Order: sequence, then C-alpha cells, then structure tokens
Amino acid sequence: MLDERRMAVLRAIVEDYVATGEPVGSRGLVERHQLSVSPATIRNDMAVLEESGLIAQPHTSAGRVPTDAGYRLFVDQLATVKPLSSAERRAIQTLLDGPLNLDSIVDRAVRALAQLTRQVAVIQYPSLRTTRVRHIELVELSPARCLLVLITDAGRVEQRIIELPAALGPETTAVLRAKLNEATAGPSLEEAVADLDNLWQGFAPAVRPSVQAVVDALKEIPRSGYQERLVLAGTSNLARASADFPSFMSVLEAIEEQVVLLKLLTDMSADSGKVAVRIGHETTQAGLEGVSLVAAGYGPGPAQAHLGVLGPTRMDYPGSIAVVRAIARYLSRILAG
Amino acid sequence: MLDERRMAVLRAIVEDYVATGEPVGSRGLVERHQLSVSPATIRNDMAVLEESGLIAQPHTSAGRVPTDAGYRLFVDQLATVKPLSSAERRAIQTLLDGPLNLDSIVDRAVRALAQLTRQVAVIQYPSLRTTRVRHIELVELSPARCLLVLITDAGRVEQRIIELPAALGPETTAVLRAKLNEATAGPSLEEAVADLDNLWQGFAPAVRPSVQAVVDALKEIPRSGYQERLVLAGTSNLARASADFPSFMSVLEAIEEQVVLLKLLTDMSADSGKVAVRIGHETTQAGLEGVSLVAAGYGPGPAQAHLGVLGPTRMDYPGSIAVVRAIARYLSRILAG
DNA sequence: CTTGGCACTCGAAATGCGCGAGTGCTACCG
DNA sequence: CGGTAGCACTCGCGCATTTCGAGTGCCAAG
Repeated sequence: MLDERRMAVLRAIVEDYVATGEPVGSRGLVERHQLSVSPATIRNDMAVLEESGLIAQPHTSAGRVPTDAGYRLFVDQLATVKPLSSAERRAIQTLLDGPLNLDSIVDRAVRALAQLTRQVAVIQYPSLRTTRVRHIELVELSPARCLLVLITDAGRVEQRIIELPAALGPETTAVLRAKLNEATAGPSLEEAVADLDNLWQGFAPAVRPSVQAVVDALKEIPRSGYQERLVLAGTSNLARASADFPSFMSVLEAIEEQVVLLKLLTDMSADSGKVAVRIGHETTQAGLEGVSLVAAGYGPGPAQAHLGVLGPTRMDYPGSIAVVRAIARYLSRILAG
Repeated sequence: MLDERRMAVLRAIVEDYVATGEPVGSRGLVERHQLSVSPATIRNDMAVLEESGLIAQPHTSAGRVPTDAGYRLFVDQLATVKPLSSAERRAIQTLLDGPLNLDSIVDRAVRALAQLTRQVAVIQYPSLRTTRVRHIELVELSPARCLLVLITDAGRVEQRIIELPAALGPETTAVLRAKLNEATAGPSLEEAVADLDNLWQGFAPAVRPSVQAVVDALKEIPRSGYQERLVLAGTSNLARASADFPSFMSVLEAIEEQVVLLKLLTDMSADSGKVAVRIGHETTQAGLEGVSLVAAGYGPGPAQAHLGVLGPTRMDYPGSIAVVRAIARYLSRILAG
C-alpha cells in the first residue's frame, strides 16, 4: 500500500514544504525531484497518502501539506542523516574555548544551538538531584547567618543563606564543613542527603539547632523547585516563524513559563546522546500547538539534564537533530573533562 | 503659547492614545474628558501642539498621536504620580518571602516587574566591579585544578576553574585563601584586585606560578565581559504590543543580544532609587526604534546595578515608573539586609 | 477667543472580478 | 493493472473599484 514511490513522494513533500512554507503541488514535485513519472501519477499517490492521514490540503485546489503523522513517518524512516557542515563543526568547536565555568559554557552552548538551528534553543542545567557533590563550603557571614555553597560534579554552584538560631563559631563551622563534605562524598546529592539526620548528635547541645538548620537547608536544595534552571536563546527565531503558529504569543508565554517546557524535556529522551523528537500534537501541552521539539540528554555518565530546540512543526528535522546531537556530545565531554 | 488648556489637551491625548492605541480626534476628546469647550477649539489647540512638534497625525484625516517630544513633556511635567494599588503592593510584598539567595530573588523580582507592568522586564545583576568582596573560597579539585569561588556583598557568587602549573597542597591552599580574603576585605573588587601583584612573594618558589595563576584568575573576573549578567522576563508582552513596533523582531533580537541593553541601562540612571526614562529615539540604538525604557538603579549604597522595563513608546509611563521605583527599593532593601 | 457650519481629504472596509494553481475524474495505453 | 494525458471544475489570491465616515482646516459669526 505504501510502496517505494509513495514514500519518495512523502519525503519530497516534506522537504519542499519545509523549504518553501507553501503547500506543494504535483507539478512542482516532479519538476524539482527526479520522480520520472507524470504529475497525474503523483496525484494518485497523493490521494493515497492523504487517505492514510500523512498529508492534507489546507483547502480544495491547494497543494498538500504534511500532517504531524507525516512528519513522524519522515523523521522515523525517511530522513537521511545530515552530516554537519564544516562551518557548523567550527562553530561548535569554539565552544571548547573560553572560560570553563558552567554558566559561561551553558551560555555559549545555548547561543550556538540557537544560531545553528535557527530555532529557539533551551538547555536545562544539570540537575542537582542526580549529580554528585564535589565540594561543600560553609562560610560564617555574621553570628546569625551563614552561607552554604554547594559545588557539584558538573560544575554547578548553588548557594543558600541560612539564618542561624545560635552562632556556630569558627571551629564548629570547620568541623561541620568537614562532616558535611565527608557525608556527601558518595553518590548523588539526593541519596547523600538522606543520611544527614543524625549529624547533630556529634555536636554540643548549644549549637545543635544551628547544625540542624544547615542540614535542613542542604536537604531542601534538591527538593525545591528552584533547583531546576532553564536557559533560553534564539527567541527571536520564533518571530521569524510566527506565521507557522496559530498563536505564537501563547507559544512565547508557554516557553517563558518554563514549567511546561521542563516537564516536556524531562519526559523525553533519557539516554545521554540519544535524540528524541516530539512533533506537533505529541507535545500535549497547552499553548504549544504546532510546536515541535528536538531534544537530547547530556551530562557526564547517564543523562543528568536535557537540551533541545523548539520550533514550528515545519522544521528542518535532520539538521536540527544533527546539531542537537553534536552539542549534547560536546557538552557531555566538556563536563566530564 | 502653551497655556493651561493646551497642556490639558496634550495630557488627554497621551492618556487616550496609550489606552486605546488609536489616533485620537477632537470630538472623542471633549466627550471623554471634561474640557468644557467645543471640538473646534480643541482643533485649534491641536494645530498649535502639532506646530510645536508635540503631536502628529499619521495621515491627513486621522486623529493625533503624541510624538516622542510629546511623551517627554508628558512624563516630565504632566504625569501625576500614580500610587500602587493594593494588589500591586501585595504582589511585590511576596518578593520578601522565599529563599534569600540572589538568583531566586532576582528571578522573582524580574517576573514581578514583568507581570505588574505588562512589559518586558530586565534586571542587571549587581556588578562585580563595584561591589565589595564578602568572601573568597579556594578549593582543590585535583592536583592540577582548583576552584575559585567569589562571594560579594550583594550575595552574588562567581566561580572559576583554574588550571594550575603545579599542585598547591592543602596548607598552601589554606594560606593563599586567607591572604586573598585579607587582601580583598577592603573596598570594591576592582580596587582590591589591584594590590595583588606581589602576593606570590610570600610563597615558596615551587608554587609561585600556581599562586600567580590564581591571582590572575581573580583579576580577570571584574574585567571579563562575562561578569555582567542580565535576566529578562515578559518577552511575551512584547508580542502583545507588536503592532506598535515597525519591526518587533529586530527589537527581540536587540534585547536578546543584551550588549545594547546593558549599555543603555548603565548609561541611564545612576542614583539608587531614582527612575529615569528614555523615550523612543532617545534610545539611539539600532533595532530599538519605537522603544521606551524606564529604569532605575538599585543595590545597597550607591547603585551597583540597574533594572527596568522596556516597551513601546505608547506605554503607561506613570504606572511603569511607580512599579520600577517600588521594586528597585524593595530589592535594595533586601540586599542590604 | 470661541463656536457652529461646511467642504474636503483620505484611509479602511466592502465588493466584485479574473487569473491560475491545483485537483479529481475518466478514458486510454503499454 | 499501473501509468498517462486530457479536461472540467473549484476556489483562494490579488487587484481595481467603490463606498463610507471619521477627522480636519477654514471661515464667518457670536
């Protein structure tokens, strides 16, 4: 039923529509592709494809447009891997230069992603849940306050100011710091933090409430919603494609909200380096009608975080997939180094 | 020449145009405002105002629209201070709740700013140049690498990973950390950092290159462009007002670029708490045609950073000014606490 | 100085029309 | 039976034309 040529026709329709943005007709197809059959034949094939729900026509006497299902089939079976151009390779390579602190790496990566795909790019910071603790620092700011600084494996730094019931004093602070570092030196933060409940026992009664305050703050870190951070770039690319969205303002809102986007990202690909694609209605989120998402996990070891690009369903999937995969790998490598 | 009533007319035109977005005619004016004169009189006044360059008509047989100069006069002399509504007060008040670390405070503040003004909100992080150092932390990650963590007065935390020519060892690290804290305990980071050039003399020859590497990294921090951080919110509000811009995509691009925006912000208000307004062409930046900016400085003591909102020239100036001022003050107070 | 009256202008919306891209169908061919 | 050529038909798009009305400027009178 869906033989060789019909698939070729579908591929051609997707490619042309992505390129031009206009419904593609039978004549144009045979002209631009080497299909070596007549337009009439193509029309018959198109009728079949339409019946299968892979393409549709916006109105009678217009050309055909791929449906979400059509894109899905294209991405899964028809798309040929598109190797990165040397210019793209070079652009990504420059990521390796520059400061090694996480903030600036992520910033450069997200900009590169947006620029190369010409879509909206999004990167989630390595989750505090799953990464391991590299170091914990405890600084007395005043008798009533101290600062807790947490540095993870992936280079992420998180800080909290803690109000203390009673002053700790320099020695106690040093001891507590050492114990915290010792206790969290093992597996992920989330697991490590579970063992801290009895820490106060090793301290003098006077400072125990303060110790507990610090422990509570530390336990709170992987729990709070604030711990998830998302950075965006290339929002202006959305405006360029605004004609493709029913309401691109609602898309902007949904993106800014971050919550929805975060959920989508984490729901998608799990494995580091694997690229997953959500097309159109598959992103069952309010405000994201007509939006596709190409995402991958990244991070040292198993995926600790995700990154991706977001654009109209009418999007260059092979190209986006290639860039997303490449950047995810580079990022993983840098963070592991 | 510009008597009482003419100013009242200008104010009415600005208010109506801001409210409706449509050129306002003489008849509508007398209907909606208590001007107790006839439309014909208003027309004469309008002719004068137009001659003075304060209003203009998009085309013959259309109503009048304020020019940039008109808005300027309105803001400087005509606008009445608009007190915050209790709902607005409450919304800002909730800023005081929640975690006290800088990132989340700024995040909440920028969202509040965007929501209350229904404009694009932008907040600049307290500059590393002018703030004082609260604490410096130095952590050995491996023999060849250490992590430098800088905590400023305003609660900002900055980190760098430093490649070391030779291992420092725990004792030397401790000594160096102490010396760095001692040396930077004075004035602003930028000034403090100037005195570090001879620090290596106090160390054994073997570790001197490593000490110098740390000092260099520290000196680099206030210098690098990366140190300036800008956070945005409410970009979707721009889309709502997209009809007001000649090309709102270029506005989006300019905003994303951040460099332009940063320059504008720092060029504007200097004093903490004072609100400054740039209207239309006064923002002499490419891509920002038809954009106005309402900004204020904030921070403990003299303004260390800026925040503001950005929108079409057709914008509720009194309201925006009130909110910007309020949030700048709250933020200053929180950071000082 | 203000006001009513009036002719005039000009953009926005409505209307009508022709063009052409594209389709589906049918008859025909290898 | 799949492919092809021909052909009538549909329907959105672009364009010219018209109409409508909001708003102005000017003038003469109060």
